[in-house]
Amino acid sequence: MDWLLLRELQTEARLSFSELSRRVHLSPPAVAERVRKLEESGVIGGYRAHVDPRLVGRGVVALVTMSCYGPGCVLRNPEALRSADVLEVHRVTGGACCVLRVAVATMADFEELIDRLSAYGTPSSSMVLSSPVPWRPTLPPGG
Amino acid sequence: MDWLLLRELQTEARLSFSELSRRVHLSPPAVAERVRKLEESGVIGGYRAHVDPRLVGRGVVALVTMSCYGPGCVLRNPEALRSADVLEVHRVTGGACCVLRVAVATMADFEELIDRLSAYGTPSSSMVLSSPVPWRPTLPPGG
DNA sequence: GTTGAAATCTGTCAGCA
DNA sequence: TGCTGACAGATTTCAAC
Repeated sequence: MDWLLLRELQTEARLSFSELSRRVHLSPPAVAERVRKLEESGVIGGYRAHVDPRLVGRGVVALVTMSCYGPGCVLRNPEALRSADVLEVHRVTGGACCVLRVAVATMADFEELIDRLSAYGTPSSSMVLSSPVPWRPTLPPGG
Repeated sequence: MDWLLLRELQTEARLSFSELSRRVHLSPPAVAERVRKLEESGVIGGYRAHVDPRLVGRGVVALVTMSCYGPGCVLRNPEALRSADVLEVHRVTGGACCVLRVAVATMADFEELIDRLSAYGTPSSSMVLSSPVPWRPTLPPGG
């Protein structure tokens, strides 16, 4: 049942409890209670409007893989990642330290960003051409 | 002014127009009109509850880089990416064809997924250990 | 963009199955 | 846990400026 709510909220986060209750065939108080618990437990980490970077002047999107270990690592220097150009940072296994998703306005901006990151390690960039699946809801495992 | 709205909605997508109008010091109808246009133009691509995969039985998160070109490419075979385990697909430049963000329950599931993907190309996987910056709002460029 | 008012809808509480 | 019924309050939306 929680999965029904999660599916709806992942797709349409602005739905009211009343509308939700209609869709999952539960009463509004029951929905409110379940959603409250999902938020409290951290299962629901927040509600966000998704903004397309390319339509707001950030037409250059890239995945930047950082190779940097030791004290100079980008992950140990928070100021390195404070830029609004850096949208996500994931620490990963393998030859690299972490992967950054970045979005900037121009290639010149991108060059600058790379220069800044180079102070902490070796960046390796892949430009994002398009996102055939920009996002998909998290469904129950094995379902 | 639209940026003020976008910043609020990216952080708290469930805010009502009234609450938004208070925060940005605009009247509710003006807010409703602006948000409607932002949605219509595609700047706002949707509103989503963010679900933590690790708290819902998908504790294995990874970035999978696919090397596959030609007719067998994963991007030309939609059934390859239809799985609920695949949360994102980004086509990229460089030695690889695309990068997938995936989340599964167990390593055994991950092994299966890799096997399936291998039919279309050569996958190279990095496990996501943690996400120091899981997400950040898109702000105006050069701001 | 703003105001003001009307109609609707929403969230929440208490009581009960 | 979940449902019902009712109430108080907030929200959306429309008109006119």
